[in-house]
Amino acid sequence: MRIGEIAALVGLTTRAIRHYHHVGLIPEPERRSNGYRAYSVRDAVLLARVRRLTELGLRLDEVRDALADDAGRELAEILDELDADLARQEAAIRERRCRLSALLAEPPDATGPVSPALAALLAQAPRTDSPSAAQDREYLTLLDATSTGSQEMLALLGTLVADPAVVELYERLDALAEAPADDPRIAPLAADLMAAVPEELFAAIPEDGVVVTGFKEALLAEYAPAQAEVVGRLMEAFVERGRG
Amino acid sequence: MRIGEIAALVGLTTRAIRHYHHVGLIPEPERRSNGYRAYSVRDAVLLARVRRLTELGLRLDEVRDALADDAGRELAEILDELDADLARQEAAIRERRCRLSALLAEPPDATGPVSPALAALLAQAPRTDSPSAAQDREYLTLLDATSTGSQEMLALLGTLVADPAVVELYERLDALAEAPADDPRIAPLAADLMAAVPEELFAAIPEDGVVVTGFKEALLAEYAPAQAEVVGRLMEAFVERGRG
DNA sequence: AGAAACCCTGCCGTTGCGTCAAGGTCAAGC
DNA sequence: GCTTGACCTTGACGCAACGGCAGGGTTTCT
Repeated sequence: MRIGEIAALVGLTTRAIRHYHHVGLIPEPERRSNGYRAYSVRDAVLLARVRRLTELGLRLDEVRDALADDAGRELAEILDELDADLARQEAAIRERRCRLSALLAEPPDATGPVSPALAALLAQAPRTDSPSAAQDREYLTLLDATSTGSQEMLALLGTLVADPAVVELYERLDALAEAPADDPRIAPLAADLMAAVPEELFAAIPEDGVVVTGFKEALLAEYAPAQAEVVGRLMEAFVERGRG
Repeated sequence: MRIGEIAALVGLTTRAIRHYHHVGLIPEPERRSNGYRAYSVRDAVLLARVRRLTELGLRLDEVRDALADDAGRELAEILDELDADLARQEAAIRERRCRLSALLAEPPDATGPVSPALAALLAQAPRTDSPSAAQDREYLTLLDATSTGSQEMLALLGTLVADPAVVELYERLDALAEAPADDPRIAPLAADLMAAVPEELFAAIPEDGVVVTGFKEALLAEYAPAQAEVVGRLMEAFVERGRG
């Protein structure tokens, strides 16, 4: 048989068979005088074995092991391992689908998929066009995605965010966009902000995730000078009171 | 932030982030005077979004689509598609695991994994050391793997194989290994073989799979001259009576 | 001054083939 | 005899999403 014939017989492509030769999984058969590979039925039996094994999900080197082993002993071992691997994959897929369905259940959000906890929080927040508030919401998605144990933080933030008074605070922060770094409104705003934060929140800063060298500076760089003053004071308060 | 810092922040590797830049998924940030990339918190938000999407199983080009789309509308579409894809994968894995468990339940066989139907057939066959019988068993694994609808054939073969008389037929075929092509034992053996084959089997040859140009010649090439005579006559009978 | 811990670019390796590219071979029809 | 079409040959690149290494520069700590 020529390669196309044996390929049709065992249900592989000619390219796959040549590939198996190339990587040494299957020895090259004799050649006819014109250079064509001449396959025997024995080769077909071997290739069919390979096909069954690859269809089970074995990689080519595992197929090689399974074929090399004269007894079927190690094969059982490989299959056991493979089954465990497939079980892991199946669990992973199931978890992804689970999270997917949670996402699909919620209304789509331009910020991309977020945890259910954060989605609930954002839905609960009062509607406002404040740029600072929008910025904060984005940063919350960052915290949501990176910090383990952000659940409790979000719960605490819920009490803060539900307060319609925060809208006014955001607007006062917005008003500092063009102000100089020594604007007199800075100190009272920082004080009011700190007063609005519930005490437990100071202690709930996750130690991993957001707390990374360089993050503070990068965060302050996002704000105008006067705003950065305010945010900087808040952050200092968090560091002091959270870590004592 | 430098690249290592933002990588730690969002839970990616520096290599992955550079890769995203390379393929244009994420724009390159400004550089510091020393050439280091300078990341902002906005970049971190973006990267966190990318991470969430890739963790859901989206490919990078799908992530790009999801990000480019200003609304979250197309995202839902992509996620729907993704869920369907995951469902397919899950089903495929489950089927593989199903077949795997069927294989693991049976005693391991040096010929590799075979269908349950064939395994039952082989277990039912009488024990013999006949080389021809061994050869035939190998060829059966080929037929098992390649022909769709080989189930009925195997059922019909069950009635044939269970007959202890076939052992004698195999031994008579073995005896022709060194015989010339005009040995007088050829004709009677061919006749007895044909008589042993149940009538329905002639009609049950699957049209796909084994029937491939070049297969007959290859099969005959596996046998010694006198044996090839016998097998050739059998095959002719099959062709005539199966298709007549 | 030297070591540690960062950063940079760029290229190869992974898995299992698909897909050209650029030819040589063979049977059939004009 | 010549073309056409369906085969075959080797060889090399492409893919997905990075990991790892080479070979070099920067900053910082000690």
